[in-house]
Amino acid sequence: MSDTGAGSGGSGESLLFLTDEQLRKGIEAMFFAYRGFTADPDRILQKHGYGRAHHRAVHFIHRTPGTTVNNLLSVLGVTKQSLNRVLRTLIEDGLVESRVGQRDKRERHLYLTLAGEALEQALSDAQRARMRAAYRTAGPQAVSGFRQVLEAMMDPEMRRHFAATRDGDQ
Amino acid sequence: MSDTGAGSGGSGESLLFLTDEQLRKGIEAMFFAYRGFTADPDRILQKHGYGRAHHRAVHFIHRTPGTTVNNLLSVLGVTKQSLNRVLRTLIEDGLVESRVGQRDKRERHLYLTLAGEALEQALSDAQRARMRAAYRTAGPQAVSGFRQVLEAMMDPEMRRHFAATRDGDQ
DNA sequence: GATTTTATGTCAGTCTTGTTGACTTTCCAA
DNA sequence: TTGGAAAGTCAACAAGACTGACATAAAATC
Repeated sequence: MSDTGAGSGGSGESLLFLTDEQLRKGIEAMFFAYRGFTADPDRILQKHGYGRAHHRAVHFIHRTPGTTVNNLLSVLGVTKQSLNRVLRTLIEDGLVESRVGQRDKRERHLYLTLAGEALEQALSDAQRARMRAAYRTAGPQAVSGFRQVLEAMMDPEMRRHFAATRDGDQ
Repeated sequence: MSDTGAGSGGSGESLLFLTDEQLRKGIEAMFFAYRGFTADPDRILQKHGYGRAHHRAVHFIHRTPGTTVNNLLSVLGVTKQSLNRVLRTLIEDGLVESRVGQRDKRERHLYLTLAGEALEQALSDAQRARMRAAYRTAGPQAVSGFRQVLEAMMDPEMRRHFAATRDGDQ
C-alpha cells in the first residue's frame, strides 16, 4: 500500500514541477484544514469539559475495542502519564471501562461504555459530516488523491497503524 | 452505526458512496498525517527552545511581511495575548522586528530579521521536503485532489485567508 | 525459586500554549 | 474635548504535553 500510487506507469508523470510557492500552499492547506477538521468536535468536547486528548482516546478505543493501554500509547504517540490522566477521567466519568486481561493480568483492556459510545457517536458524526461534505465538494477523484498524499506524508510507524485496519475503498 | 452516507441522488457526480468506515479512514489519515507534517519542524524548533506557535508566527510573517498583529491574529485564530507572548520572545531573540505603524501608530508591523528568515528557511525546507516527497509518491493527480479536499474542509473564514495569497498551480 | 522484564499506574514538577481580565496608548468621531 | 473603540501589553491561570522517580503485579527468564 505504501508503494507509489503513481501506478499508471508513464515516466512523463514524474515531471512534477513543484515550486516552493506551490509547496507552501500545500503546507498552509494542511494548517487551515486541520483547524476545520477539529473545530466541530472541539465545540462538543468543550460542553463536556473534555479536550482533544479525550477525543483521540475515545476514537481509538471505539475503533479497536479491548485495546490495551500500551497499544493505545503507540497509536497516540504520547506518554503513559499523559494518556493516564485522560483515561482516568474517562473511567471515573463512566465513559470507558478498563478490564483486567484474562491471558495476561497485567494488561488492561479498554472498552467504551454505552455513554462512551454515545459521546463517540456525537463526535464522529460531526467530524464525518464535515469530511463527507468536503468529499462531495471535491469529488471521488479528489478523495483518492487526498488519501494518497496523506498516507505518503505519514511517518512509517504511523502508516503501519493507519494501514492496520479494514478499509473498503482502496 | 449511524447513517451510511449514500449518494443523495441528483447529479451524476454525487454518486459517492461513502461508508462510515471510509470516512473514518479519512479522519484517521488526517490525524496521522498531521503528525508527520509537524514532526520535522518540531525537531528543529526544539533545538531552539521554540514551539509550534513560534513556527506559525514566523511562517505567516514571512509570507506577509509587514503584517500587523491584528492581521496575524485573525489568520492564526488565537487570542492576542497568546500571540503576544510568542512575538515577545521572537522579538527579544532578534528574529522578528516590530515597527510602529506610520499611518496608525497603534499598529505594529512585523518583519523577519535575517536571523528570522534563516530559521524560517530551515523550518520550511524541512516541511517542504516532506511535502514534496509525498507529492512525488502520490503523483500530480493526487496532489490536485489533496488540495481540493483540504480546501473544502476549511471553515469559510480560513478559506478566505488561504485563498488570499498567490498560488501558481491551480 | 530468585531475578529481571513488562504493563500499568501514580506523584511531582516543568514547559508550551491556550484562556480571561485589567491596563495603556492611540485614534476617531460626536 | 471628551468618550469610546482599537491595538497592543502585562499578569495570572488552565489544559495538556513532557520528564523523572517510584510502586505494584504478573509474566518471563535464569
